[in-house]
Amino acid sequence: MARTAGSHSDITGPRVAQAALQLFARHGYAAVSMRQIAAEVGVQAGALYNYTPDKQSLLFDLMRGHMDELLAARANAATPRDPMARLEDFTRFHIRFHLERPDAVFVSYMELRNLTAGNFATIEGLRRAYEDELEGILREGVQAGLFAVADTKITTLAVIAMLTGVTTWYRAGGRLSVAQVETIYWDMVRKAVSA
Amino acid sequence: MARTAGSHSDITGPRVAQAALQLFARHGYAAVSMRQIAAEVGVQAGALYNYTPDKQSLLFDLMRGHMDELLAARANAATPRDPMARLEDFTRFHIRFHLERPDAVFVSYMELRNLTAGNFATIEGLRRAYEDELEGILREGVQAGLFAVADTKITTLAVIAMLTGVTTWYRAGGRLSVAQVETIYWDMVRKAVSA
DNA sequence: GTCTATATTTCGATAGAC
DNA sequence: GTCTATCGAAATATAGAC
Repeated sequence: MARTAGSHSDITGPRVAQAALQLFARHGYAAVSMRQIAAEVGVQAGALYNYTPDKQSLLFDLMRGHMDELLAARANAATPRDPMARLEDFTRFHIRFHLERPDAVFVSYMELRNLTAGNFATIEGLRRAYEDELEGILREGVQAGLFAVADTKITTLAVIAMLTGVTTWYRAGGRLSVAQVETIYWDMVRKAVSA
Repeated sequence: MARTAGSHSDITGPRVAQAALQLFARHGYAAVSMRQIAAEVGVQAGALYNYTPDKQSLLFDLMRGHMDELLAARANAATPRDPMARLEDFTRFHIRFHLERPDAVFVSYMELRNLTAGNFATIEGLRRAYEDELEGILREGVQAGLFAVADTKITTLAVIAMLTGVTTWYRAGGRLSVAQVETIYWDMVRKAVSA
């Protein structure tokens, strides 16, 4: 079948998502108009509605896609038995994964309050599932006498906050490689939780 | 002099700022309309312009006020000689100050990209000045052989990210007092940077 | 699938009466 | 100082031609 002139559904769709992600990260969801997204893609505003029912779905699909990717990547990662080795693996994974997609990380963190109630609950559930692995590692390490933390839940949130903070200053091509950054943060995490 | 009926400039002004802070924190600057702010205060939209030239100034004044308050409070704090004692003081101060004004903290962190270029530069300068004290403490501690950190700048940002993260989960009236939270975080900071 | 055109709403900000 | 009324611009989303 010959293609209708101007038909690009299979490539325009991803381009819409990509443009939305970039603009949401830069200016914020509420500050970005559908017309801006359309202009970035190179179509008129009306054409966007072939790819998303509305602006809210555009945001939600980006965030759910990011969280799904995070959990899938983590599920495929190596899981050493030793809590110390598992914690190092988690730490390095978290930094690497987040530095590889700064826009998605930024949007997923900053735009939570622009989700509808139902969409928010879904994203929160996925985030909780991710955090639960880290808390499990900490609990095992405490039980094994390797770690000394006052409260595994608080420590989980503190470690994730510290690690995710790397996205606020790291820029590719700077003086440190990702591997070097991983090592610096792993050093801090290891010392902070060790017995 | 008798007051003109409906004249409340001395109390309405702060109420406008308060309402804007609350709404910006909850929904985001771009998502909040001047009419919403006016409704929260109990006046019509036009009356807001007796207290601010425009919406941008409303945001900027809130953020500059918060940063000024932060730096002023820190300038009045005790500054022990010993780097370890200074670091503990800084840590406890940071947590206490931030937990006491969650809305201002949230807005000052999340709405940076909604500032005009000039306003952004001003706020960034104030934030940098605050971070510089922590980096100075770390440098002194390293020189004294008390601390072992790979990079004082990165450690500064990592520690602040971890500490500020407390605002994402702490709620007044929970199972932990602020003092207990301070102690838990100080334990992690101390271990993370110690030699 | 994309376009033009538009319905409908809402926005920031201002003018002028009181 | 606050109100009502409104201007001009921009927003989301839809309808229908091609």
